[in-house]
Amino acid sequence: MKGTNLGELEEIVLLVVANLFDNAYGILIKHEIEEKCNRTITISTVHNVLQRLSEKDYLESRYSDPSPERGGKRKLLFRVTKAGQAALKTSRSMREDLWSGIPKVAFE
Amino acid sequence: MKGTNLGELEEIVLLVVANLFDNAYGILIKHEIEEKCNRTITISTVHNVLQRLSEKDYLESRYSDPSPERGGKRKLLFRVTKAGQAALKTSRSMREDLWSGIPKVAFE
DNA sequence: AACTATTTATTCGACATTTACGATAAATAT
DNA sequence: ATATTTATCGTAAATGTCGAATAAATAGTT
Repeated sequence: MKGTNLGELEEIVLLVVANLFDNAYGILIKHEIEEKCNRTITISTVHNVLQRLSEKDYLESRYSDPSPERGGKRKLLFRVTKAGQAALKTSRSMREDLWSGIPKVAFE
Repeated sequence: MKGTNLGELEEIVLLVVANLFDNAYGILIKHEIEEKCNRTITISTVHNVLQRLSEKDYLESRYSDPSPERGGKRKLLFRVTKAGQAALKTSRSMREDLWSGIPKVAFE
């Protein structure tokens, strides 16, 4: 990939952050991926991708206030940027175009 | 990726092979990707992915007869296997589910 | 109040797999 | 032979993956 492209996992994480809207942070993102994508993933992997997506300016983040529960450390909350939204849309429409060009004979 | 997952480029190549149906081989796949996906890619990259997808049993291949033109070396023709089709479908529906779960407020 | 243990979270460091390219090799028609 | 079309090889960079270390907050104990 040449820096701007979305990797397979990067795209999933971006979509999940959009799903979680106002409450997208590490562990929740991990759980959401495992549930919706039917795969396991470690929290370190999630954070790694989160960070790289931020460097690409596809995500922005801010700290929440600590939550009043045992161990309720402040969370790093993420949100998809305009650039991130655009990347998602491009990726999706490109693939849909490819799908629409597949001759019926080629697929069962 | 853990062996069975489709990488971002792997998925594109798979879709393009399906598009090209009966005439999917290296150079043509390269051209098709560059045209439909608006990106450049070298022939070596294409062949590399083609080979990996074959190892994953998402593609099968056979040699064509040489074509009667100057330099008409025989081509290695690819076709998406049932497993490949299944992987494409899974990937697509998983992402569509994620898209459908995005609250309107989250996207412009 | 201060200390320690426990819980929730993120960061760091290392390695594996995928993506990417330039150079090289193989086959065929002229 | 040689030019042309195509595929393969070797290596570098980006992405994906994990385990262990670190940080911040609360609950319990003295």
